[in-house]
Amino acid sequence: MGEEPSDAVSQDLLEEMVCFDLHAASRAMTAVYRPLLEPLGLTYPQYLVLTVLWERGPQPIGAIVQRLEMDYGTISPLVKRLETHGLVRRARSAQDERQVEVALTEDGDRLRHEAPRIRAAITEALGLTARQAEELHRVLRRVTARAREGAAD
Amino acid sequence: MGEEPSDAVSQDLLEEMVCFDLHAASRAMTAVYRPLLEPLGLTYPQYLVLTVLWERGPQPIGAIVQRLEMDYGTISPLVKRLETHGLVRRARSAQDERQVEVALTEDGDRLRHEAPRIRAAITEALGLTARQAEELHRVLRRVTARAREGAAD
DNA sequence: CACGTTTGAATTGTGCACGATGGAATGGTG
DNA sequence: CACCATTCCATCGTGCACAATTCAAACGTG
Repeated sequence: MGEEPSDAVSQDLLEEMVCFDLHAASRAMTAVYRPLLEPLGLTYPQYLVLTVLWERGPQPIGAIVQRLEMDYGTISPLVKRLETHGLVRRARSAQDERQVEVALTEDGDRLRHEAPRIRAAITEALGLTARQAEELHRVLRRVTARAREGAAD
Repeated sequence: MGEEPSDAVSQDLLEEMVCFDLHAASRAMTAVYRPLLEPLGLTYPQYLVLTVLWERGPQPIGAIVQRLEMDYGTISPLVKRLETHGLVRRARSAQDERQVEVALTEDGDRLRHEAPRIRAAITEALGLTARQAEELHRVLRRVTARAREGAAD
């Protein structure tokens, strides 16, 4: 209420464009990562998993899932592919046999040194000022949080 | 140059977080659409294709690809699924036999009336002011454009 | 202890993203 | 006309996203 119908309509159209923009921006972003990661034999989601392991050491699958806000159905086979490529090892936890601990191999740990170069290239490619990046970070986290509660209705 | 190394590092980390945020926000956004579209038997990308047809009438595959900034390899089978579901018809163009014209069926056209309700729900879910939505739209288009030229290197 | 519940993972099935390949129609050039 | 390049589209293979199902280990309560 208190809003013109025409305003509401154009607002709705704008919002729908923002959703399209999110979709497009996400794909464009992974397209920037692709040529950087492909020589390492990695995809963007695989790189994210390695990032978690580089930062936090060996983690059970569930911790990675939670940290990346993803799904077992995505992470589980992804980690198996990383294992096939010799970058991580998987092992049942001794304390809780339900858990599968994922740890870096030497090869996986070595890739850590590629990260700064990749990050610098990303920063260069997106061309945001620190202020813009911070603002975008803030807005996207907010939108994601609202979307998650909204989707739970 | 003219920037502290520590600033450059934290800037790079921030930028990498923004990329993660884009990935997460995109998935969270489609998760908002999902319960709205699922009763109609549509996915978000399928909804996008229908949107193009609602707005612009019959279009060749290539025009849809261009409009949605996507790939033939994505759109081509997607349109076939829409045809299987009876929402569109595909037919070789008479003028240029290479082109496949995609047109709405009556069922596909009828779904047009669902759009306002969906758009309103999205606007409600994301909870952005008009100003915020406009700013986000602007920044995301800019990031996408820069990413595309950056990825072309 | 036995039994039902919860939790951590894996698997299956469907659809999207995208690179690569191939093929048919078209258009331009000698 | 013959030939070659380009355009438009389809298909295949790999990997991610996610819902649904299944299973075993762990936990809690009587």
